Amino acid sequence: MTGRDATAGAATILDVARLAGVSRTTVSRVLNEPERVTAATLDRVNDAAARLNYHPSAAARTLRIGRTGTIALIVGDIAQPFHGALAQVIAAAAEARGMTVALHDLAHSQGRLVRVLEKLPSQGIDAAIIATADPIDSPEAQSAIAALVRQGIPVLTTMGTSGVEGAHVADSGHLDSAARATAELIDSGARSVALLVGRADGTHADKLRLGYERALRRVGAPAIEIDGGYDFELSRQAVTALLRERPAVDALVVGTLPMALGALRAAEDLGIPVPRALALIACEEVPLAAQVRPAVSTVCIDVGANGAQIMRVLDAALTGDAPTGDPATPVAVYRETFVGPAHPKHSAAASESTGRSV
Amino acid sequence: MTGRDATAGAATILDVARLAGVSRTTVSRVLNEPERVTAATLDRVNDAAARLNYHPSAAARTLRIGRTGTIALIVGDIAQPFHGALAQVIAAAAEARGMTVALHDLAHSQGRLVRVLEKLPSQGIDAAIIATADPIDSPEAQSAIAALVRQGIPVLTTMGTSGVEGAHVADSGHLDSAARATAELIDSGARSVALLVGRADGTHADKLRLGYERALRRVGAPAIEIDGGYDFELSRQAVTALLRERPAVDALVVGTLPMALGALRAAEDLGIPVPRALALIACEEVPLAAQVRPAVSTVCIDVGANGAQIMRVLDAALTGDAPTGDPATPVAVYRETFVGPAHPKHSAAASESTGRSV
DNA sequence: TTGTAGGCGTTATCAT
DNA sequence: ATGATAACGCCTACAA
Repeated sequence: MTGRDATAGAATILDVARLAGVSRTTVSRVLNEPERVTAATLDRVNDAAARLNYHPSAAARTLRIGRTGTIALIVGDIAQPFHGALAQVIAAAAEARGMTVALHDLAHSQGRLVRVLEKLPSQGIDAAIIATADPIDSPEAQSAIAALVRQGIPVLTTMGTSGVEGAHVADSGHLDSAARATAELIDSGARSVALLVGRADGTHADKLRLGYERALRRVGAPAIEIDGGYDFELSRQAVTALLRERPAVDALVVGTLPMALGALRAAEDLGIPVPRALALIACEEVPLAAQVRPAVSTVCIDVGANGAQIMRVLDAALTGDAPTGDPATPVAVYRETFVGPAHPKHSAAASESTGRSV
Repeated sequence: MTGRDATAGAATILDVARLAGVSRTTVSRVLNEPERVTAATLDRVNDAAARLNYHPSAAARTLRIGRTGTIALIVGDIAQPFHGALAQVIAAAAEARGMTVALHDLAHSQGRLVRVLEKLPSQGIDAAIIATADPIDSPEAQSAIAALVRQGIPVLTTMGTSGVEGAHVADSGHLDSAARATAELIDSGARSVALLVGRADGTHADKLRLGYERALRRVGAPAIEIDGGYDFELSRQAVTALLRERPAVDALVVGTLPMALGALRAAEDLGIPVPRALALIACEEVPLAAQVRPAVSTVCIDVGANGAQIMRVLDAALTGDAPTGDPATPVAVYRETFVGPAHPKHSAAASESTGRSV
């Protein structure tokens, strides 16, 4: 056709310059400061670039300017619905900024977290987001995070602090969510509210516990916490044991949706009607919550809002400005496992399958 | 402390060389061909590198050798459980190979697919995996894929062919899954089996339809296909309409789990008992299928096996060898929405909540 | 408005 | 076994 590709590899800035009859400086300018170049030459250069199917090399650019346009997204378990939704939001926001996302899945392993963090500096990233419910405060993890921070790479955690000075936090509001969920259950008449966390020593559990216990303290009720390992089957077993041992328990605050499903199965197995004898609120709002039977009531901050706030903090960290905007507040969605505050009018089924938010 | 960091940026290979009293060549060798260097110098260099907290620059390395160690994973909707599970497998496999994954989420937009594909060459990737159920055969998408292939970047699709010469395929077996699901329903006595796809013009739907119609042809039954838009609510509406218009339909083959949940809700609303009056099989096996009520029966190839095959094809494409190993075959898991072939002994409830696979 | 030249950190070639 | 040197493709003072 055009006879291009006579030289082996892909076209470089120099090829374009030659074809357009200008210097590489001009080509570079066309790419980066088009306003500083004549309309005529701009056309010629663009034309040549198109003809050669020219694509600037990210590696060369990075080597020169020091930035990569990549942010690392380190996620505890991308197969969990909440993390998937979050990754989607982050990916969209990154794309809108012309950046790309490097995905790292930990599969719940803290050792893997450390290994990933340690490899990050040579990978070339502009920032790292750590979104995991598992513990991130081991000495190794902390020192790996600190090393990144020292190198000028902003690190952002979404679930409480890593305990590292200089690391940023974009809180996902689980403390407030758990507090509100607990309070609503109590206000609606629950006598004994238990907390089902995913992993007792994780940052996620820390947040949930704090909120849960804060709400409990108001009424002087004792705390009951069990561990469901972020897993349906383990949650089912844990809740079965709990309900057998302590029949007085009539309400449950649950960390994630899969665990909520396990809890509901346990109640079903034991013949305990939900929500009449056991009310349940999950601190995780994903579409799935409305799609299962019984539909799961939730108190959670919106994933979109959470993602937006993460990106605001990230932008601020990258530009050096102070972060703007407030963290979103939790919203309650009443579905079938908890029909709402103890107003008589609310005891009817939710108005529609997706529930009503308040 | 050690007085390092006197110079501004991060330590380079040259800093290490100086501190170790060798040339950069030697340092480079220590990193890449340690066996070709004396034990003594190896120690000295490693020591110096550690002391300086040295991390080789991926950008420089890429610029020099032309490979990035990054594979692009382009996924239709990372929030869908199946895609999340797949991403997890791919991420793990990539990490095992010392590669990283650049995640691109399309949010079901084909325009976005083209934009992503067009930006890929300048991003610097070694290969691209396109895992979307949506159509990928628009002229623009095809030419974007062809452009990548022409540049020597292997492109791999997971759901049927893109129609581009030179692009690789790691089939996810939906054709066989749909065929087997349909056949099992017919064999167990279903009179009228309908197919619920996510998007009629997508590659996913093409595969499902082919398998469904092949199984149907054996018994000369007419095809009934409806579209649920990969969405719970849309599926619910579509299935409601279908069951109203054609009460004879007594079995459903469904593309994804969220759509299956929508279908089940429709049946529930209409008071149609499942599986007695309406049997359902989803062509997607994810943990969630066992966690909902009724638990969803599935016919699908294992996500892990699928991911493994994708990586085999990818490895082959990267090394130039022929791909090894056979695509996995679908496995059926009988749960509550279809209790199994019409053998009397199977009509009891599944032996346990996760179902029995065959 | 456009061009010249140097260097970002690494690996590969060729010597020693 | 180790070193010197030249690219890889791009951006950016500085000069014209």
